[in-house]
Amino acid sequence: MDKTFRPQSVELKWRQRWEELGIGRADPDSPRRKFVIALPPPNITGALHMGHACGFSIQDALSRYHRMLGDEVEWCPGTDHAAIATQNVIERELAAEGTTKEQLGREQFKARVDAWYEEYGGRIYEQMRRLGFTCDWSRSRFTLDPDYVRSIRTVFKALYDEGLIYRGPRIVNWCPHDRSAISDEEIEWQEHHDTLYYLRYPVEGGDYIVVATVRPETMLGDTGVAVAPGDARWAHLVGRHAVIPLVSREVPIVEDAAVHAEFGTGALKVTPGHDPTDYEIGRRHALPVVTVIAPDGTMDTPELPQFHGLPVEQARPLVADALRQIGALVKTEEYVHDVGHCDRCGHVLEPLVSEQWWVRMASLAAPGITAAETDEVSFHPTRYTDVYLSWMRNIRDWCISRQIWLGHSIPVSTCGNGHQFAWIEPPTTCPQCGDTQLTHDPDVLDTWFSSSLWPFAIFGWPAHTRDYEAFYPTNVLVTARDIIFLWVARMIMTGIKFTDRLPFTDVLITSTIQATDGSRMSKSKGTAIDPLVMIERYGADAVRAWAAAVGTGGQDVRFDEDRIASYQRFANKLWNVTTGVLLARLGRGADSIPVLDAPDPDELEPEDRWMLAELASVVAESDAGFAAFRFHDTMERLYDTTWHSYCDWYAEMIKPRLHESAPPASRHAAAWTAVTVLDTIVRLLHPFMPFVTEECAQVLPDPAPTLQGRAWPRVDPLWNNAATTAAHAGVSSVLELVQHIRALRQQSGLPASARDAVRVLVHGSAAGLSNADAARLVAGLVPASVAETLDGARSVSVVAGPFHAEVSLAAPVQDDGHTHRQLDQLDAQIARLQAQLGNPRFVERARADVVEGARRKLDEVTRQSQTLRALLQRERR
RNA sequence: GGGCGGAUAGCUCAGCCGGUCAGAGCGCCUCGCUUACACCGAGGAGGUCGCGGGUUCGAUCCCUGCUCCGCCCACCA
Repeated sequence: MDKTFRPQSVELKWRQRWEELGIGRADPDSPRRKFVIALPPPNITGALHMGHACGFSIQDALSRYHRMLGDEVEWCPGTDHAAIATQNVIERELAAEGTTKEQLGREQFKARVDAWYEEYGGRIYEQMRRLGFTCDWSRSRFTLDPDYVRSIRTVFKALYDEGLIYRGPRIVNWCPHDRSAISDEEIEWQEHHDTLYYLRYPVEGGDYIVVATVRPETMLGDTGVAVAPGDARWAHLVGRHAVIPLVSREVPIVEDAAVHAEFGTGALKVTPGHDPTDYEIGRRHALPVVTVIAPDGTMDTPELPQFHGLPVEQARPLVADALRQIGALVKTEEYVHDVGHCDRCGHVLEPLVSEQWWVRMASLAAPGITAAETDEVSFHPTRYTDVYLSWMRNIRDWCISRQIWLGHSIPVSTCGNGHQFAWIEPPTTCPQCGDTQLTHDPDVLDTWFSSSLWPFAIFGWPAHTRDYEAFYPTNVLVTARDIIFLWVARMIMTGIKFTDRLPFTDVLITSTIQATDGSRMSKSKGTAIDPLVMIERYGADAVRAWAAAVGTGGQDVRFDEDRIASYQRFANKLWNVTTGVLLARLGRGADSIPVLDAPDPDELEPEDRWMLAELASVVAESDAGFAAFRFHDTMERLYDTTWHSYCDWYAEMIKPRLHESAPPASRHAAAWTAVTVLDTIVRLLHPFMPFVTEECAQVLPDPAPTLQGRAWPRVDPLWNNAATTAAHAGVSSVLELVQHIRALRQQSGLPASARDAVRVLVHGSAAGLSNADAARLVAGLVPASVAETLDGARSVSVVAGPFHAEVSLAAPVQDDGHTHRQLDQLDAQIARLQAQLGNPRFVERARADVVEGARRKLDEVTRQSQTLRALLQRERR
């Protein structure tokens, strides 16, 4: 029989079972408490990577946990059309095929997009299924669904009618590659090493002024020169006019506070058409806007044909040369600064003035600020509250129009009589005058506009559907920190505005998964990892457990495949102790263990209570971990308890008692405890590792069709009553003693075959553990034979807690260094404690329990040291 | 220019409301194929918890300065 757990052999079975049982499907009419998560819809631009796997695994763990708590859980999945991102991906594909979307035409392009959505949407859902996620697939949403579109238009129209959406010419972040505006949040800043040019502009009346710029080509659009208010160097020129070379335009010299006197020459060329700062200065001084760059990023200067039509980067040196020839270029310097790029296509952005749609944000942001300030919505880790708040408090109007092909149309039309109106259903006539000559706005909406409605739009809003009533608002949002502004903040604002409620109460920001070298995981660099590859290699449970272990620390983590591998071994360990130890010994040849009645507590041995106490603590810590969204703590504790407490210690301790020949009462107590603990552990682990735990649960007595139907464990009073706690302390000391004896044995160099070569005389007892029981445990764990006396044989000694042991080794003892080392450690500890307690300030000022603890520790350590020393003395004789 | 996070064993990380916390996994060394597991077991080596000050009876854990990383925000062209 194969003794290795093969995840691949059971995953499909359980995925099908969960689906058949309808685990993920929620009933809006259920009387149970609701627990709802809206899955952050992944962009359909490709497949999911390990970052998604991590965040989504945490959501599934939450969902499974809440089902076990008895909640009605709705985890609503979906995908995002990601207009600008998808269009980019497809355009790149077309480019590779040597064509363009323009050559293809709108119709065929759309077909291409639909095919893409079909393929990648399916791929994403497949990845999610393979990870064993229990989303409510019956409620899957896509941001292009008709109902969803209706929600978007409803929101748009409401904001429009209220005057919170407006259209106007302003300077925007223009991407010449995408030929579209983008919002401030979609700018990616990169460091550029450029040249700073000093340009000399003649001033009427024979004077001149020198300005510094990294973009000399924009001087063709200059409509002013600005200096800092009160700057003595230029004060005499303020109010006069400079003449822009090459275009011979007379422009005013003004004072403006935006100018920094210490930079460059303290004088700034003002190009309102192509720089945001200049645009504002221009508005303050009524300077005209002159556009010299076209939407495609080329120079638009028909009157200067030598530059016209050239890309700006090419025009820049040419303009500089032209200025140099006429003596207007004074000097150049190297200059390092940040330049904005489009975060989707990477091209350098070109600030341009154009007509765009905007959302006025201030009034929308105000209640969202209050909500965070009053903890109605909490971020985890909490520091992200400040990140959110500082953005919200400095919020600027949001540019929501995009000039791309893909996306939701802006639902605004204008009639022949100039009436402009927003609509929900596509109109045929003007609501004001009935005119049928309607022009529809050609732009589409920023994808994030539609995303911002996600938590309520997915449930049918604005219709007051049963789903909406039952499932909104959601509870927890689990997402990555890079979209706190783009998405989280905006959901909070629209949620409050349109539903009068916060869309969620907790925001869990998951760790960012980096490539192994600490860089960002990226498909193009080949550092992105497909979860499916990891699943095939280690199993879905291992990937999920890894996600829990690294995902909630709040720290960025470098991807470490070994870590996933360790959880595969963990799954194997769990499965092995279940089938190889418990089933093999208790199953009577059947494929599951028969039901065991709870024993009389008096029949429990100290080690049983020790294990139950360990269990009580891991249950409590699991609950604490879930409550605080600290899954990494929970995962670590479960790993440690399962592997070390249960498998390494407890299973080994009780093996003799599980033997057929053991006394029935003792055997029953051990079997019951072992099964009870395992059954509990399996339920605690289930949210993280659903497959292997289901598999184990099937072997345990009285299996349910799925652990999702079982209750989340609670601590039984028996697990942490006084007797159990006392036994736990005693057994812990014995385990320590065992480790000392093992070390002695190992260092003695005795051959492994010499089983009976070790004889031990155990002394001492504890409140929860008799000397006889201590000796029994030692004998089982070392292994060694327990002696009544050592009749003068040479021995070495070790001590732990109230116990100590004399160990006689058959071979001449070559090395009792362990004892001496133990003694050294004890003495060092005694010295430290004596010094501490000898310090009057410590005794005075430290908390009483700390002092008391130190005293007690000193007593114990001193006693141990004396015992050991006495035994050593005797050995010497 | 502001702000945030990090600097703990060879590697990846946990611990940090100050006093058995110096930890885990992987790697490494030595034993061991003992009827759950070699995807294993037992034992072991390995860290002045970035550096300098300070607070305190006591600091990896608090304050401060510094040095390196990473990220976010910012209209000095």
